[in-house]
Amino acid sequence: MNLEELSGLPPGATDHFRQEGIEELYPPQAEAVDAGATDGENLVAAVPTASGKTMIAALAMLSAVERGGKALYIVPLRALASEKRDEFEAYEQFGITTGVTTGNYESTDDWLATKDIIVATSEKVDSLVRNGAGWLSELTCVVSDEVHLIDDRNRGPTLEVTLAKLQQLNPAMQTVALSATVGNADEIADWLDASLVDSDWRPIDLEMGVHYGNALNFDDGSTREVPVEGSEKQEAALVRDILQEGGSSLVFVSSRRNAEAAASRLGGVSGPELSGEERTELAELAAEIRDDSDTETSKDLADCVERGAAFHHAGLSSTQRSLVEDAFRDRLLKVISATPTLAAGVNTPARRVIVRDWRRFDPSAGGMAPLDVLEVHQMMGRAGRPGLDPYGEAVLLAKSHDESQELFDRYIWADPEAVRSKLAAEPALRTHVLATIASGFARTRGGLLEFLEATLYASQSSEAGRLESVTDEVLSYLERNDFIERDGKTEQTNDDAGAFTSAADLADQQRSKNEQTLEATSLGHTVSRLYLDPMSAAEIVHGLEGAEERPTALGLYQLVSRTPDMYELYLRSGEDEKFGELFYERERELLGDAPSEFEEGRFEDWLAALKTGTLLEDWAEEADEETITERYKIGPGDLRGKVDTAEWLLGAAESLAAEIDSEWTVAVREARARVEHGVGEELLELVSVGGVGRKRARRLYEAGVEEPADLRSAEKEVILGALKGEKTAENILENAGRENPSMDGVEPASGVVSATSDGSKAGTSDETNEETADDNQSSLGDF
DNA sequence: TCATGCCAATTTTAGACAGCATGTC
DNA sequence: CTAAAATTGGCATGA
Repeated sequence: MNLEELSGLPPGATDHFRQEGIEELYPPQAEAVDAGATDGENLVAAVPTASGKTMIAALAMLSAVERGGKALYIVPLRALASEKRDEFEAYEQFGITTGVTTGNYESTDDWLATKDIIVATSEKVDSLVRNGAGWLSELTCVVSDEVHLIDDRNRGPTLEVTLAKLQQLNPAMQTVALSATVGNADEIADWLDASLVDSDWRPIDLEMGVHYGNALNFDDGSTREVPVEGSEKQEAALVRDILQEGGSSLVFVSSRRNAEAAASRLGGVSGPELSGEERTELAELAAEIRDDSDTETSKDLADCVERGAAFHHAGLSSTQRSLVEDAFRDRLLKVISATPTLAAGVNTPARRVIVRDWRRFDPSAGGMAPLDVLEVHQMMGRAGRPGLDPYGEAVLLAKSHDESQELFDRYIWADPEAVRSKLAAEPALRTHVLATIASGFARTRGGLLEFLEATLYASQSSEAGRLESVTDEVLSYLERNDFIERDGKTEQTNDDAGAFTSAADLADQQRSKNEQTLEATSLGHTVSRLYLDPMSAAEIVHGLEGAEERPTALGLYQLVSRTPDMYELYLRSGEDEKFGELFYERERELLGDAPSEFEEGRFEDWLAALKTGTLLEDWAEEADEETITERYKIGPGDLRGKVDTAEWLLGAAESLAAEIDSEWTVAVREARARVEHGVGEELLELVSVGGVGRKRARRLYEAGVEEPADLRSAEKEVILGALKGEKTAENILENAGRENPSMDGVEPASGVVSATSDGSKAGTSDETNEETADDNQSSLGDF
């Protein structure tokens, strides 16, 4: 199908696509148009990665906007949201505006209301529904990217429920779901009342094969010699082989440590092949990486990067991740070894994809579990860059002939698994049942069940009554914790009498049970709006209610760390003892009742939360990044993630404290502010001044400048002595509201000098300094 | 007595969304 | 039910 044949697009859109080098639609895209993509018809497109899924979405959204509507594009990751934003922003040429909204992106309701296309994460959309964003009812087109993630145990139910709610909100709305090729795309299409485009067509060929011994055997029967020399690893031989043809490679491994070790070895392969110019550019990139964070992980990464290789996993900071991804896309980096993060993330195609480890540690399986076919296919789908590579190659590694055969059977010739809804899992229902009640989607038990009937789970469920029984369990949990109220007919039907009840009576009971009204309490509304798991909220509320004296920062940090919304830090061997001791030392500070030591699992969780809590405490006591990452054996990305989550949870805890009229609201606020800025209590005022962070605040404080007012009155020499650079100092003074911030001709004072004329403050600050130093040492000694 | 080298036993193990209101070194 | 690499610990050896 030719671009000219398309109708209903905004004027200028066709020209834009032509400029992008698009003349003709790919077959699956043409199929989608035939199925009514540009006419507002519902559509499920199950096609491989990089075969033009976004174009299908774009055609649907642009035609919807041209008809006077508004479109929403739902993505699973923040990083993908900005990737799509960049892509859609080009439509501004012909007057179509795009806005993004995610947890960490600026966005007000009115601002979004003016945009034609809005990009958001599924959780953000869920949150918008809960908070009743007005523009949601104006949507005429919703695109859900990577819709197969409905299968994900943690985040799948959110997407599923959100799609169901959007459809209920706007019955006339067009739904376009984009999926990887999965086993049951037809089922998803049925659920969404959509037509299906199911295709494995790709714009460039993908050859799949297994490497064993010295040979690479492809699925079409062809073979390529790739000898493994000396003691080198298979992946090294494969990377070298394709590098000699000028192709880059992506190696998927099972753990972070494996990724780092492999990258370091592969640097030995790519390093010698680099041109002088590349070396210079890579050295600059390495400097940027070291600059971003001063940790062991960063140094290791920078060392690899200098030799044209890199590792990629969630321990990297987001800046480092994008630096690596961008450099790989620009072909500056020749090889990346990555954990499965990269397979689901932003677009990073390579000529050759090597899936080295096809088993991964999975605690729920009690050991190593094979990767899903879908997951491996997603990894392999990264092979081949349209327009740049003649073809893509995906290679699995086998160590024996038997394994080689197994890999062909298990992954290359196998169909991907079916997508199964995970909605009936209790944690998921807890959140979504409360949200559904709080936002008024359901006012009775019957109404709630009716809504749940519209989910994929209900359409797949084979076990009749399961959803209903879990829902009832969840409802009583929510009622027990004062999140909802059930009215009338609450009395449980007498189970013992069941045997004697007639069928008519049962039906009658059922009916009255369904008429039972459900209403969120004020607390319930708050929890739903804050986007908390009700169980997290309950934990926090109980913790705050039980506190008899002002909670310490550690107490609050441990409290939020033991909620299900905080991702757990894992206790390493020997640490159970270490944190057990710390627990007895600081037991009095912790909020709520500790589980008994004999409750193996729960006690361990409690200690793991204590570990996370001390990490946050260290951060709030101004330990630097390097100290913390080393002490807890984590990467910079993990630290920032933890701090981020804690900030969010403590913010929510503050709202909850206000809601239940807790007397500790201020303590919570202070603990949150300390985590946010990573500073001790005494610096909180200083960091509120623009341009002052944890490091500068500490230096100013040591020089005797203790609060914003001191910035206005202290001698300039002292301030300049504490801060390096005139420009910085001037900027800070201006932010502090000083009359004449100019630093012209001011000489920095060295050493600790009294900042104020009376000199008394210098004395106090010295004392505090000693205390802080002591504190740091004692906590260092603990580890 | 202490450093060194080797082998066996032990340890470790992926990921990242969300409120609200604005800006680090 | 399943793996693999790195680290640690124990022991023998040699100076």
